[in-house]
Amino acid sequence: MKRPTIADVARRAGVSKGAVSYALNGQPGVSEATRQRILAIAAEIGFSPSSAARALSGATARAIGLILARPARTLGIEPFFMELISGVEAELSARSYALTLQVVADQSAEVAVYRRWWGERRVDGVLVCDLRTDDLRVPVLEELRLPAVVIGGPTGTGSLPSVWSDDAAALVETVEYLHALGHRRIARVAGLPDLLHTAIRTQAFTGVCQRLGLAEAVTVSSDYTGEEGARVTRRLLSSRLRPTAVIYDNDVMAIAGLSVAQEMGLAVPAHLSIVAWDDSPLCRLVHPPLTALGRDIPAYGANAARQLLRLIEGATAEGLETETPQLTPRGSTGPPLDESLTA
Amino acid sequence: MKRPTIADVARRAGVSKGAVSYALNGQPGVSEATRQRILAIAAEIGFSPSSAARALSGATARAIGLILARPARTLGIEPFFMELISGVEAELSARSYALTLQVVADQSAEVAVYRRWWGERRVDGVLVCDLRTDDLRVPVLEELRLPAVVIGGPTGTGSLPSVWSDDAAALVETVEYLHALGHRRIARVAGLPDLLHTAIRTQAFTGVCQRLGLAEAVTVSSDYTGEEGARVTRRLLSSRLRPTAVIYDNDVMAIAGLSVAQEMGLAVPAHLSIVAWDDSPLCRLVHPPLTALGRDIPAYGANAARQLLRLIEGATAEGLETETPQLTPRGSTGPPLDESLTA
DNA sequence: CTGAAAGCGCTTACAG
DNA sequence: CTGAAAGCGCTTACAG
Repeated sequence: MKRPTIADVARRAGVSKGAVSYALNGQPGVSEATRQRILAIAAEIGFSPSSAARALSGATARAIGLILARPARTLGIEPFFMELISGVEAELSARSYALTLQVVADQSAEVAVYRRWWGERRVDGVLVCDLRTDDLRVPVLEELRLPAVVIGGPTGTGSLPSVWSDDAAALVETVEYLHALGHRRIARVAGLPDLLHTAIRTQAFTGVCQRLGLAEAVTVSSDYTGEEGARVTRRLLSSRLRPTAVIYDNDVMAIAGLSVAQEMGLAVPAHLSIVAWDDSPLCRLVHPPLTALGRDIPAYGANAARQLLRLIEGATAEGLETETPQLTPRGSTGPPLDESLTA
Repeated sequence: MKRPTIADVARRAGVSKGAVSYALNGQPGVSEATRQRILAIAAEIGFSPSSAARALSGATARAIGLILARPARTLGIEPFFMELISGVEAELSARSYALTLQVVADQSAEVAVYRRWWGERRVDGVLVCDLRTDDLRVPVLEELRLPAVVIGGPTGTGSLPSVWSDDAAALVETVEYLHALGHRRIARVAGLPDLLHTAIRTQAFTGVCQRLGLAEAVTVSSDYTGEEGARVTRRLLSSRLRPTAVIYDNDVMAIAGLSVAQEMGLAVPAHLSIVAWDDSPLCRLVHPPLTALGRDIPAYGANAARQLLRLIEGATAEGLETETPQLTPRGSTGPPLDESLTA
């Protein structure tokens, strides 16, 4: 059960190890006939070059890293990460790169893993998620010169290239749509406040509400869990001048909000319109189905992976803007009932 | 920006590279004082041993592999995998093992990746998910002698050790509970029929229904998506003698079923009781919250990782039974209304 | 307890 | 186009 090495292939082909290496890597240095013969023998005896030996000879590790710094419980409930990963994978496996994944408790643990990975030469580059307004990781990655692509931005990424979508534009479009339906009291249930994209959305929300003269616009913070989404919604809907529309920063909180509305006897969308960010199959499961802001998350991940691979190969990758999240109106939004407006 | 090597540490400590290696790996061969001095210097200059060099010198890759062979869309929606992964990670990172993840299209692609990983010595072992009734992967893993632990079973695992829970017992308990509430027409919406645990559950369901004299017990197949869950539920609830209780093989289908019931004007639980397998935060989000069969999935993953690590270290790991899924009654189950019984 | 050396399996200049 | 050899950074017998 000894695994075959390059020497075995060389012996059977009657050539040197160097020749086998050239043949396998598509380098010049062997004739086409020899190359074909070598490849056939390699396939026949089931040879794949040792990733360790390759990495050690100065070639790359052929692996990229992804670290998720969120509590285990909230990770499972966000379809976002798994969809992102499957998109990343699609790009990587085409070039037989591996994905090394790690789940950590917080950003300082994340930074420690970056340092270790780089020291160990375990990965050739990393994908960075959940960018914060004042992010610890950016300066460290710059210092290490570890190739990195940020998923998010476009600001706050330092000198690191990023793949991002225009969340501000999507939010403005959503508020304008609700405004056009007749809504005047719009609330927003935001995600974790120190995430950069939360700040970007909050700023856009405040801006467009001001422009439209919606003085009562309010943003409340949350943590993406259903529990918090429900609690915050209950508070919003209990206020004297309750909102007639709420925009949630993820699908889970939106569904929790829908539940709370139903529990409080409010009809959706007659008494309350609901919009969810990050459209997912969940949004179509509930009744009524949720109006949502969606984008192709696997494609987003694939784009990020492609940029990173380019960076690893030595190209200079700059930022890449992907499609702006699209609003898909469904049953959870509509004009507010008159009584709601003055309740 | 050159990353420090073992030679740098040795030079600064005034010892040989061998001594540094012994010190780092806790091997005998250096005095305690020397060991401490070496460790201090290593920490000071930020040295971590190259994983490639280690792997090449016959040590292990210090990485384990996990392959997910499901369509990208259904992956995101199942909290199961992400929770499993976070449990696996908790166990691995404590010993600074890495997790190499790959998403593939089907089992034959999965087998190809196992062969490649083993040839490349990229991983020291693998965790195997989604065991099928006649699984391609088991004989290949046995042939490769790639250390592997199956998540699932306990049958159909060949000579591979497995970590499993008694799904049959959990299903029996659930049916008995529904029977005690007064239900006589119980249906089950099953997951993918060629998954082994689906077969195990189906067999248990048929068995207990027979024992209790529930002649109308029916299992229908599905694919875990909300769309299919909704379609199948619509068909079940449209039949002349519609079931008064339905057990779903995942949370997403159960929520879809709840939606369909509401859309068809059936009250839950008065007209229809609903039970979901794999309790998740989603089950508590909807209205009414779903009665569910739950277990600690991160702990399940951690157990599997622990078994695999043991196997890699040369111990003989045998099967390990983990806790049986627990039934948590919530608002979605109750006695059926009389009219439902005879409808 | 320590040092010098071989070897893991590749890649890549360097001669022929 | 091909062969012989050095080198990547570790680990681990083997002498001292």
